[in-house]
This record gives sequence, structure tokens and C-alpha cells, in this order.
Amino acid sequence: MLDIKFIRENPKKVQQGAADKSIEINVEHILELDNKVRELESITQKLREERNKTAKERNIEKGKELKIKLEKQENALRAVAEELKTSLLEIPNPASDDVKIGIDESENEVIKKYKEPTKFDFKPLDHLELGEKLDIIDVKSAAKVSGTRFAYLKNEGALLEFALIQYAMEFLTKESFIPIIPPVLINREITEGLGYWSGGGNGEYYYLNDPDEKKEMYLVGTAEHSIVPMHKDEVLNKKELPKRYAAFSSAFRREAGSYGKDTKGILRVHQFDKVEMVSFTTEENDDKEHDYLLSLQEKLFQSLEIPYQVVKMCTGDLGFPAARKYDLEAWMPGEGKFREVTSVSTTTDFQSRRLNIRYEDKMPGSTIVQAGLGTKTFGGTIVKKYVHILNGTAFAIGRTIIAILENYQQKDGSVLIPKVLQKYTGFSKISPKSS
RNA sequence: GGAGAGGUCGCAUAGUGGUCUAGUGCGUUCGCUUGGAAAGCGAAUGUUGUCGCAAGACAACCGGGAGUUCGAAUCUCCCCCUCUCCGCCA
Repeated sequence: MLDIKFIRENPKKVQQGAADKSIEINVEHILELDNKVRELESITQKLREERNKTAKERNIEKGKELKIKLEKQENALRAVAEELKTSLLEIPNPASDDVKIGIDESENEVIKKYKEPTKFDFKPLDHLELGEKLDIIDVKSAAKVSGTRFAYLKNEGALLEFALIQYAMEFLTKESFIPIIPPVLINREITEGLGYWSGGGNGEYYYLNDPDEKKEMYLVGTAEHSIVPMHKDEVLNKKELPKRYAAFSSAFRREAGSYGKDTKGILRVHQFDKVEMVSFTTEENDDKEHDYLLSLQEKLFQSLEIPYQVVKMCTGDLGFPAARKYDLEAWMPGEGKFREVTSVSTTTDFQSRRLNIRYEDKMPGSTIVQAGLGTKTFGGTIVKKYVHILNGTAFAIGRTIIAILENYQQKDGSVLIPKVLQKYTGFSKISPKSS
């Protein structure tokens, strides 16, 4: 959500920001609504003032009259205010100035590359073929039990997941992240704050509806969904910023509308595990924090020695709340393509405004010279600002395993384990099971 | 799942229809006092919004929502959360 004051002062920028993301909004209409709300607000306020006075005088007759008038005004105000709020929620966060304007992913820019794509003197297999030969991925049984887009990870595959989690958590804890395991079920109110419903419905997330309970619960699409609202309605101390979390959780996605896309193996599944980074910081440190989170993602993949490229999203591929976003795409020899394995975005103060997460900032004190009295210094004013929230993937376990399997496969069908992970796996190679 | 208690200004508490413009204590800040400090004394001390150049004025907010009333922290209804006991349970 954008600040109405910002919209009043920068109507063109807001209109253009939405257009750059190919989202249609009508800023002019929103400003009209805003004026109307303020007009009605002042009328209502005057009536309330009178009502309060009348009640104090115990003027019952006049009070009855005012009550009716006031009710009318309040209803009118509520209707327009509601309309304004709905309109405000439809405005996307404008992209940062440094983001390229573009229609869709075809205009994204590759800004960095690490290593050349892995070369083989044999025809590399894809992760599913490998996974089945090694007996570490089983989608057939999962189809029987859960349906398509589910998988069992077993044997060394399961252990590899634990190794990745342990490695990432240790790495991030050393970087002063707070390790955390969040709930994966969230309530309705929080999904609204997160914007699950913007764009006219929920095509992305699962919900659980117990017929015996009136309450609906929603499965998180990423740990971010339960980490960010942790601080809803709080005022953080500037000294504790940046506050960084390293969260491990499962993530659930309906993938409605992606039928026929990436149907093979575990690249795109309904349930996967992830180590996620979430950072709360100040306005002035936002850009620096974004670079920092990206650098951590790069370090992790460099330590696995997996070739990748960093892609900077153009406006059309940014998504609603992000002002800037980078994807790290790992080389996947099975497909012969770079595929997204992590992503990192800043939502600036867009999410925090909606969820009301702020921090206290002290403006510098001022010194004034008083005639004949010398100088006097006044303490700074405390100002509350919305925090800037960034989030990025450390490891999306499934996709990272794909990258490892495909890049580390050997001619004999075995797969080597990246050196940094060996102390966590306890083995350095996965060999095909003879059946 | 059953029974009970409770959610009030940073914290602790008072407040059961108009004197609440929410009292008091603690904490915090400033001032007085002091060689300096403590204590003491005095004052200030929430959030959001509207109007205003400003000083300020006013409105809304006592877990959330709806209602009764001229008037609600206070009465009614629904919901949420916390605590205690019992049951069940990894």
C-alpha cells in the first residue's frame, strides 16, 4: 500500500509506476475520493463535536436530532473511505529508478555470471532420471498418495536436504541472522495484510477449511508470509535494525494456471522446503541491504561451485509489491538452461505500511541562540517511520538439489557431493542402486 | 474438548451509564535543589486523523466488530487472544 500523502504529491509518478508494471489504475479518481473523504470527515467531525456538547448539556431533544444527522454522515463517510481504501490497495509499488522499464521477462537483464556452464563428455541426464536411478526421488508414489507435483525425497536425497538446511542455517547465523522456524498456517486477517487477495482472488495459496470449525487457515507460500507479520503493529527500535531472520519452513503453492509447465520432476511442486532470509531495515539502508542479501546468495552458490547468472527483473516482471528484484538462475544441464533457484526483492515500505510495522527514528536536536540567554539545545524529535522489508531465498531445497544432481553427475551415473556439504552429509558421492 | 478468570495510556493498577478532558503508582524526559549525585519538590509524558503558516483547536481510539442510549471504558450480542484447572496428546 502506498501512502496517500505520497500519491497526493506525486500523482504522475504513481500513475507511471503502475503503467510500467502493466497495471491499470486511475490516480485522478483516487485523488477525488481522497478529497471527498476529507470533506466528509470535516463535516462528520463538526457534527460529533456538537453531539458531544449536546450530550454534556443533556439536551435530549437536540441530541436525538443530531443522532440521526450524524448517522447519515457517518455512513456516507464510511462508504467513500472504504472505496478509497480498496483503490489504494490496487496500486502497485512503483519500481526503483534504476529498474529497466519492460513488458515481460524477455526484457530482464543478465547482470552477472559465475563460471561457464558445466561441460560433460557424455549426455547429461535430467534430475528426475538421476533421482530415480539413485533411488532418492520418487514422484510415482507421491502421485498415488497426493497427486501430481508432489515428491518423496529419500535415502541420500533426504540427507542431502538436511545437509543444505544445516549448511545454510550455520552460514546465516554467522552473518547475525536470527535462526527461526515459523508456523506454516496463518489466519485470514494476516493473508489480507499480505495481499493474498489483491488481483481479485486467491489462485496461489492453499487454505484449510475444517467443516467443524468456522475458522479458515491458510498455508504459507513462503516463510516470509509468517515472518513478516510477526512484527505487525509494532514499533521497532532503530538500534535493533537491520533485523534479519533465517527461516526454515515448508512452502505451499497451488500452481493454479501453470498446468503443463515444468511438469517433470521436482522443479515446480506444490510443496517444498526452503531456507529464507527476511530483513527489516531502514529507508536509508534499503539499497545496501538488497546488495548484501544478493551477495549472500551468490556466496552460497559459489561455495557449491554451481554455475549461475544473476538476472535483474524489468518492471513488467517485478510483481506487485517489489520495487526491485534479482533472480539467481543456476545452470541446469539436464535442460540445458539457466533456471531460477533464488530470488531477492525489496518491497521498500510497501508491505510495512499495510501491516503497520514501524521504527523509531530520532531527528537531530536543534540548537538555538537566545538573545541574552546563550544557547540552548533541544532534544531531537522522535519520528516513526515504516520499516523497509526485504526478502530473499537462501536455498530452495528442491531446486538446489536439482542443480547439484545435474551439475555433479558422473559418467557412471553417480553424483558427487559439493565439498562444503560433505561435512553435513557424511558421504561424498551417491551411487546408483542396483535393482 | 469441558469449567472458570481476565484483556484499560511503556509497565502495574483504579474505574460498572454523565464529575473520564481515563485517576493513581512505577518508568521516562525536563526543571528546581546540590560541590557532584541520590532523595525530595514541580512539570511534562500515548496513537491516528482533520483543519491551521504556526501556536493550537477538534475528532476517533479502553482486545476487535456490531448494537442499545441524548450520552458507553462502563449495558447487550458476536468474535479474537491470554491465564488457571480438568481431559486428550507428539
